[in-house]
Amino acid sequence: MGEGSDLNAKQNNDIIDSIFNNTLSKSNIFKDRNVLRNEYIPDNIQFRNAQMTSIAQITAPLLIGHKPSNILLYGKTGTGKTVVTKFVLKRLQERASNVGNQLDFAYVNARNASTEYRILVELASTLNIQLPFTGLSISEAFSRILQTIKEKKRMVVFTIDEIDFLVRNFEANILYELTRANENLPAPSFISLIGISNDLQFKEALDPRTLSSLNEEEIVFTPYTVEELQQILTQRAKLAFNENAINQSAINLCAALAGAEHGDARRAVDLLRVAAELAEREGASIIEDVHVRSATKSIEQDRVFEATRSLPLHAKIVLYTISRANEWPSTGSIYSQYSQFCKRLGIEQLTQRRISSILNELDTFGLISAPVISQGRLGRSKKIHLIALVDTVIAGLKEDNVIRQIIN
DNA sequence: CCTCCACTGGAAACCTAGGCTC
DNA sequence: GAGCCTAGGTTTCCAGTGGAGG
Repeated sequence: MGEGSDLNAKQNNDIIDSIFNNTLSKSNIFKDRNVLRNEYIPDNIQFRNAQMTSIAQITAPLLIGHKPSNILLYGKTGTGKTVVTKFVLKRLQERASNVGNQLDFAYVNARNASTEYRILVELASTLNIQLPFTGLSISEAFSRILQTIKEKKRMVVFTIDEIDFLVRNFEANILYELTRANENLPAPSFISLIGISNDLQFKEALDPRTLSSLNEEEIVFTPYTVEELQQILTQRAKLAFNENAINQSAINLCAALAGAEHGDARRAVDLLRVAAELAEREGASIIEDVHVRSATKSIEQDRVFEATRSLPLHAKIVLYTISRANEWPSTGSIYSQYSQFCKRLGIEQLTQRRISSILNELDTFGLISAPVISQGRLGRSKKIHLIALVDTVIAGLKEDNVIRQIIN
């Protein structure tokens, strides 16, 4: 280590210190960041009184230890389903413990949990049951849970968010089991279900018996209008930012951009948060339209980067192959180039059938577009191209040590 | 109207990691 | 520790298909 690097070290420290100092010194913009987090539940939820009233009415019997009807909540993403549910259940929980009524509230997001088994593990953990990560059959896991509920006379309210995901992927066996569970549970214990669905058509895919049980009550969440989004954001901004740290036009822009996508309040709030962070980072004292516009880009890039980075190895190789290809390659040509890369890496290649499925997966992630096109005599195949920004995808791929070997 | 390409995508078999029982 | 079981990923097999060119 020479004197030069000492100097460098000193400079680095200065930079880091100044970043920390900036954060520690009172922010120009933020008063309370938490208000803009996804998990934040406002004290005052706007434009959802009807839905709140319904859920409260339906779940009220819990207070006197009766099983309420199962509820199904519908509405697109960011229409307040999750927030409203959590809000009402939180209040319910407080009241229940006031009157000395022991209720268990389990919440699971089916998309995050991703398999039936993991959903049961989530449910089990709120009941303080330890289930191993693997090795148990679903029915075994399920009967252990039921056993505990029975023995300890528990009253369980089980909220399954993004329940449509469950139905699409697993034909909803455990949903069926869950809806029937009460037949085998002696009073006073029961499982009451609250399903939350983003997909309005998912009922059609559901087994009619399960549906009729799950759907005892149905509550619909309509998208927010742009004006409603504006008011929601204005309210949040008041709590989150210092006075005059944002101008109305930036708020309106967030509302308009999110409104263009079916009135998604979550997206609107995300935009607001990221715009504020960008403004803060560049030392601005007011959040303006420019920051909102950069926020849309930044959010999309983060999404692509994260999605790419967390892909399994072979999906990454396929994605890299696509990013290198010009024109609109077909499954066959992608497969042969993919095989080349596998050979270079000394990895066993997967079959074309599997690659075809991986292409579909990448398509649903929104990283590529791969519609099936028929070209007459030239056969029928996918026409593939990258939709995500190449640079962002490559940056995500470079995080992987194996893939880095083929990115020169 | 028929053919025939280059696949698609369903179904079932197979493989592997890991837990369970005895 | 052997032998069994399951979930989840993959392979194997194959009938099915939209449409340009005949």
